[in-house]
This record gives sequence, C-alpha cells and structure tokens, in this order.
Amino acid sequence: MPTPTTDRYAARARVLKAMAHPVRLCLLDALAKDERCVADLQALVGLDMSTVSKHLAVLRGAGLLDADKRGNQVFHRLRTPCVLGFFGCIESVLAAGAARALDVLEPR
Amino acid sequence: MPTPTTDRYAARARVLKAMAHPVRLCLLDALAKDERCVADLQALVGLDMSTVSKHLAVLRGAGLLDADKRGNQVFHRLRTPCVLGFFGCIESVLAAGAARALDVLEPR
DNA sequence: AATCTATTTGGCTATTTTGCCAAATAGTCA
DNA sequence: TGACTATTTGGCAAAATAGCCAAATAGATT
Repeated sequence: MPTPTTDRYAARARVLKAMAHPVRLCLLDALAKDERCVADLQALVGLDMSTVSKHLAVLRGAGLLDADKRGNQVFHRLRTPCVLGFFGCIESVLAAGAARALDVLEPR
Repeated sequence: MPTPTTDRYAARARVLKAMAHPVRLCLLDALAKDERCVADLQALVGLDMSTVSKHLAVLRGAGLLDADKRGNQVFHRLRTPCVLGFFGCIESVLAAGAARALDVLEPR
C-alpha cells in the first residue's frame, strides 16, 4: 500500500469508524430531519449525558455534524446528509448475510 | 432507544465497523474489479499474511465478502458491491471537514 | 453576585482491536 | 508417504474504545 494511498484510506476509515457504533447511528438517524439539542438526544438514547456528549464529539470530530450554541443549549445537525444513504446498502449486506445463513441451514 | 431498534443499529454498526479500517478499505477497493487470492492481497498491503487473513475474516464475517477455495488458494470477491458507493459520500464529508478547517484559519 | 441549567472534560476500569510470531490445517505434487 | 505451498488459528502485548461518575465551564435568571 503506497503511502499517499494509505493516507486516503486512513482518512476514510476515520469517518467510517465515527459512524460504526449503534448509538452514533441512532444519533445520525435522529438528526436526519431536524437539528436537536443534546438533552433531546440523551432522552432518545437513554445513556448518561456525558456519554452522549462524547459520542456527539466523535461525530463532530469526523466532520459528520455541525453544532452551534443558542442560549445554553447546543444544537447539532447533519453536515453531510448523504451518509444516510449508506443504510440502504448496509441493509442489503445484512440481507445477503441472512440469506447465506439460511444456505448453511438449508443448502441446495 | 427501544430494543428492536437498537438491534437494527447494532447490526448496521457491525457492518460499518468491519469496513472502518484502512487496510480493510484497501482490500475492498482491490476487490472492486476482480476476485483475488490471499497472497495477492498480502502483496498489496504488505502486512503479515496472518494479519491479512484476519482482516479478510472480519470482512467475510460481516457479509461483505464471499470466498471459495480452488486448489490450495482461497479467492475472495465482493459480495455486495454497493459498499464501494460509500466512498463518494465519505470524500465529501472529508472535503467539508477540510473546508471547515480553512474557516478556522481564515474566518469570514 | 448567587444560583440554576445545559453541556463538556477528566479520570478510571473493563473490553475490544491490531499486528506479530509460531503452530496447525488443507491441498498439491513428487 | 513426504515435502511443499497457501491459508488459518492461537496466543500475546500494546493501543484504542465505551461507559460511568465527579468536577469544570458557559449562559440564563434572580
């Protein structure tokens, strides 16, 4: 793997890694339609506020979210909504996996 | 996060997590056009063969690759090529991040 | 200023991941 | 069968991650 290429893959991997957590996927989904403040999102996922804040920081760090403070609340929104388009393909990966699992049980 | 929903996010996260590593992204890219045997892929990424084998196992486990043995070689191919479509969006996330970095240096 | 609310940060532990080496396995060929 | 090739597996150490609690910060309200 030549180095400039490696860097490209590393950069891409950082973005994917930021997405690759159930809670963070849930957060991205929640932000699909509207911006939300941290307390809203905390109520949604039911974890400690500090944990939610850190998940949001990961998504922001990857460039996936924008945030701004209004009053004493911080509102987050999706920066690049195309990431929501990943889910369709991921579901087909999962469906293919499920089909393969059936093959094992019921080979042709 | 209600539980059936959680499970869906967890399943999706497992697929993304499998992709979220520079070497595994490189492997997926290499398999974009043709199937390849493990030794080929090892030459490409330049890591220990056992390491490459484990990365491939991760991708297979997530349902991203299919493999079959012919002779004493194992050939891998992309099971659901739509994942390659992620890269376009990821690049725009990275571009947005770069733009934001410039804003910091050079605010309006 | 004192207080209250919303969010972030620091610190800790438990768990997971990565990559190497060495050893095991599976298939081929003499 | 024995030797050789391709790949996988087991085991280990180093690094990264996730979650909680407690403490710090920033803004609003009295």
